[in-house]
Amino acid sequence: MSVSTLVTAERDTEAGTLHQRILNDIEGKIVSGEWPIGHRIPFEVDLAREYGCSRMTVNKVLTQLARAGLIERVKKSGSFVSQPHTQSAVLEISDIRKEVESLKLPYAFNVPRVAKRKAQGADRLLLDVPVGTAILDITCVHLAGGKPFCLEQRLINLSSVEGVDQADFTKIPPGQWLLSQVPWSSAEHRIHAAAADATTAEQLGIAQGTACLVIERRTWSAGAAVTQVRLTYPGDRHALVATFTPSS
Amino acid sequence: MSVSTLVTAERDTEAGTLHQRILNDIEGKIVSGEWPIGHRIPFEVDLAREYGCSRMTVNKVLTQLARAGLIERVKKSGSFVSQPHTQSAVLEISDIRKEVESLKLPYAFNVPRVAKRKAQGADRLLLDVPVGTAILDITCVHLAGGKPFCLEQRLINLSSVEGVDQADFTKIPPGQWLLSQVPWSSAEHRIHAAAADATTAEQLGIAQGTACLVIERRTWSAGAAVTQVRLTYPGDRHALVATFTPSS
DNA sequence: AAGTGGTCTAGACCACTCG
DNA sequence: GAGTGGTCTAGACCACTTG
Repeated sequence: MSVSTLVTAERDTEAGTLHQRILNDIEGKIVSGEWPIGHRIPFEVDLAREYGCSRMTVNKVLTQLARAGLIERVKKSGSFVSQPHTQSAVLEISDIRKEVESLKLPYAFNVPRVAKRKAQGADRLLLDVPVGTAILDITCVHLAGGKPFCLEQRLINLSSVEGVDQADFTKIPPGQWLLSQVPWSSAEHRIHAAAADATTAEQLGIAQGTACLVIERRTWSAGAAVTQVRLTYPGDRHALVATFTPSS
Repeated sequence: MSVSTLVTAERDTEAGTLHQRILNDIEGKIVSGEWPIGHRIPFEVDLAREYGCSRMTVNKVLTQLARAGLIERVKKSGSFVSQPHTQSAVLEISDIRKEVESLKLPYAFNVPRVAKRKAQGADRLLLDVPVGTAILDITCVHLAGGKPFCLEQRLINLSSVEGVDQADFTKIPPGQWLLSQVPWSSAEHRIHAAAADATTAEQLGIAQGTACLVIERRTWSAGAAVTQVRLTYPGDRHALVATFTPSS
């Protein structure tokens, strides 16, 4: 009924959609501690009456809060403020070129090695393909302001990507090319610290043994292994930053 | 889908709710490349007719896909398969005790230092409080199987947390205590690699200069700085792992 | 057995943009 | 100006769980 628009207009004191206002309100009560951990949130029907909206709107809000982990929903019992179990942080791992350009530094790269070969036993641990599969083994050094910024060591499963033969990885970095070619993918990241070995140190222009941040990523698309990459950053020149807000 | 493939058809369509089935279907078309980057997705009304459901149900699905970043929605024009812009990885940064226990190792910790003092200039960079604020400065070494596992250096804003005086941080680790006391929070993470300095090396029982993974986290609650913590892991003994799937 | 959340519908109005 | 997505409603039925 159009009558309800009058009622909701009255509440229109704050910005955003009805969702947002209700969500902010409830989130505020949880974040501030007014509704402590374990507190039972009013039932959907009651909230709907309180906010003067339909139950679906409230449901949408509570569903979102549950997905964010602020509340837990139990059938028949109701919804409860949940205990913060794990701090989850969303890392945005972007294109290296963009990474460099966001630092206001000129970007460049060179490719010391491109080799096509058959997968060996050691590769299986990295790329998850049968021995004998044709793979591309690439080393790429990314430069920021003319200085080494990141060492990229990559394996590509040639049978899972079309048109790799046509790609010229001396003109476009392999990571960027793959991003534009492979439709969508799932990935697994592993982040750790390691001392630079002799080869790494030389290619990055740092002293052997320097602490480096290492990001290893394995990527699948449609169930097939696509690529494995190890990105090595000199530790003092790079940091991953992630922010986290409750309902995001 | 033909009637003869009853079994597979059943598996396809029996994957939970109507949302899920439609979402999986559309996600499949995007992930497989059947709908390439830039492809315009059918309008909501058409999808609703195709799937035999109401527009709201389709809207829910497309909204979810948009939130996951697989599609972009433009008013009047329609929805389009978007280019994978950044690889976003969700890190689950859990309680250190749980971390250790998940390794099937006995957990223990000791607290070499607990000091209450006024915030100095150097602290401002870390904790985001005015000079002179009462803070707690804690160092905590977490042990796994009797060996140092992680060094925790923490500052707590005493004016933002109630009951800190009653807490005995020799019995419960500060991180765990805070997690149970502070309602909810936003956080900022910074991850990098660093060589262990003399103090760190001694407390972790490793050689000076060893590559370490450093996680720094600043936490706010209700707009006020709560705590800042630096977790230092010996690089070869620890890794952060994150997985990523398109629509999660 | 009752009440909860989970889901879905068939409409509706709006703001915004593009053909 | 027409068509898109964005949002919201007032119902409805179901599955499940717990008092």
